Amino acid sequence: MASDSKPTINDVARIAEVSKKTVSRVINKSPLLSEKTRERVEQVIADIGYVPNPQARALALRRNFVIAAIHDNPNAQFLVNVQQGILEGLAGSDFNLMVKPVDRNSPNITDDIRDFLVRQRPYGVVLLPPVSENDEIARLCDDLGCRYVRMGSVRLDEAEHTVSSNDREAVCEAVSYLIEKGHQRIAIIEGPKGFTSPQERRAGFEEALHSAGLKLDEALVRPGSYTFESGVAAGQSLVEMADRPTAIFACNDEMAIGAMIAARRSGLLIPEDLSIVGFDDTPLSSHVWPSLTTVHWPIVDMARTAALKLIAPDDVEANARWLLPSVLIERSSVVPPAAR
Amino acid sequence: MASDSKPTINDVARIAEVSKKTVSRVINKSPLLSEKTRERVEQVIADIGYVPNPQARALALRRNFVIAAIHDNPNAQFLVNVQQGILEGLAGSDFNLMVKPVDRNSPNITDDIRDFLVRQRPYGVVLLPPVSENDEIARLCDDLGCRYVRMGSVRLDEAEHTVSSNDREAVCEAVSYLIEKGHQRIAIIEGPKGFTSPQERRAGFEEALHSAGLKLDEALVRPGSYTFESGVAAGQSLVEMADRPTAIFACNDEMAIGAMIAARRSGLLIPEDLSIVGFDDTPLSSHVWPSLTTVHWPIVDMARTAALKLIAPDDVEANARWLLPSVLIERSSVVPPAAR
DNA sequence: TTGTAGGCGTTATCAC
DNA sequence: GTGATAACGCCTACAA
Repeated sequence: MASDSKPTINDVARIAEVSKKTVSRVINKSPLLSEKTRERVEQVIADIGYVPNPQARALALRRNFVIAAIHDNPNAQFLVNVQQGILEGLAGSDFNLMVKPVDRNSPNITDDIRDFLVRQRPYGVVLLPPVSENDEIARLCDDLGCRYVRMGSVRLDEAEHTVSSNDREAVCEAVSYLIEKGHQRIAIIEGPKGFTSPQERRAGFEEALHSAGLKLDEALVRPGSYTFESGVAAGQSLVEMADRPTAIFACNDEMAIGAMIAARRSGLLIPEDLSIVGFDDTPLSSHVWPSLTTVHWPIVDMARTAALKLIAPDDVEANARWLLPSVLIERSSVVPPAAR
Repeated sequence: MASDSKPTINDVARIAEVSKKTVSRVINKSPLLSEKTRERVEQVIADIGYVPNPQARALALRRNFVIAAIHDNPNAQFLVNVQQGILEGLAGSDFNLMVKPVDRNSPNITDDIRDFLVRQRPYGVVLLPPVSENDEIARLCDDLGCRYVRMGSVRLDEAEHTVSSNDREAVCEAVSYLIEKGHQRIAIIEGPKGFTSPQERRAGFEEALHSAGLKLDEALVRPGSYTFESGVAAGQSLVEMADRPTAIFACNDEMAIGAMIAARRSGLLIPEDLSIVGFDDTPLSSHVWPSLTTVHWPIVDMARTAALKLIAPDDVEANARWLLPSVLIERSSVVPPAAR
């Protein structure tokens, strides 16, 4: 059963009575080959079950048939979604996915990544946020001749090196939706400082207010750290206000659900007493009750696109496409504000 | 900055005025080497920043310095925990982690995995549940000369090929804990049919009842599918019973939290009116209110151990250790039943 | 259109 | 202990 000694290119060449190089040409679909020879070689390949050895190719080509996901992200769902997307993009190809976690806070992060790239020589890397925002690392990839694509909430690089959502616009749309429903006192639970995505989401929030002629009430801004607990804390402090908001936009679903639970614990009805909108569209958002109106963040699509950019670098059209819009998903956590 | 043309073993040999093979011996820590030669070579290696090329080694050794996680598991948190554990085990080594998802329901799953193993030639693979329960796949690894470790809730193979928790015992302990608190009417929300872990957990549940002299009330058994929603449904149907249980054991945390929410929606207080115990100890379990008493499933440790078994096959002690016990984590979702 | 020679960077064999 | 020499399996350059 087990192909103990696997056939090599030499076996194919010998049996098909051609040279190694001819077999190599067949494998690599070289155009300069007689149809007859190609057919004969392909027949032999099928007969003896020859499979090219990726290690040998990697050595000769000085490049591994591997795409690496470099990340420093604590969120399990995000990470798995990205992996799924990359794997979808890689499906049917000879490429495999390698996972390389790094420590954002380590001073050696650049050396660590350099070492990884030099040793493993991946064909390309997908940089996930927030590490994707580090220009030095992108430059490092470039210097080492490693293809890269950066994922983010804004365009971080040239189109061929970028896959991005439009968080700002999407949040603006979501908050405008709240305003259309009649909400005026809208709170925001922010994400962690120092990262781009929360900044963009906050910016979109303000944009929506401004274009509706509302002004930002700093009393309705709460810090958050993308965790459930921070959502609970922020939500609690908001609902305890004398003049509490009628709606909350949370910069991610986990915090939105935290806020939802805090509000309910304080005896409020969701959405009657308080409307809530999240961001991400995690599985949880459709599982909670009431189901959460949220912005769908197309992570899987983004990751798939990133993978395709890496392995099909000549696909001009794919390389030009860098924006995958986030869209609002209406569920049941938003209604017009109750008259009070 | 970039080491454009990396130094090779030849460069080291030339500068150190030894043969390639001697350098190779230094790299591989061969014992038959004069101390003097070793030092000189190591000095040169450090001086010119030589890094062995993994692709060339892979070709010569016919084996890649890669550990693959083969999985068919929908649960993001589980998957990420396993990856984290494997990466911890691999830290400091030259190994990297590759992710290989497979489709449990595909008839080609064996061929798919065989193809992957033959092409990629990973040094070893970690088989995650439920695919780890497939004996045919384990045999396949063996046939192809690929080291493997199977993760599971029971011992699935010889010690060196197994890393397992003891779900049955752990659940028995957890349910006994409920009984000690005074609970007699204890419900169970089961996991999906056809998998080992839910079976084991159910068995542990029954064991606890029997050893306390209680008998299983089939009316208190609810099916579940490890999803939040199934927990909500099961929880709701349980709390609506005329003679409802005073405690629920759910086969995983997601369902436990679902049941918790269903109960609260029906106006019950947790834990005063209903105690709940889960299984897994996911991050969420300490985030909810009240925090969930649950069984800690040591996935990260299991995965780390699996990785170590693969890359240090001569470590007899490590290879003998295959059981990593699950332990009960007492939080605040369990109190004695209220008198009624 | 096809073949030959040589290289990719490492390890294994077997002398010395 | 150490070193030529030959694998490992594929690819590129150049020749035919």
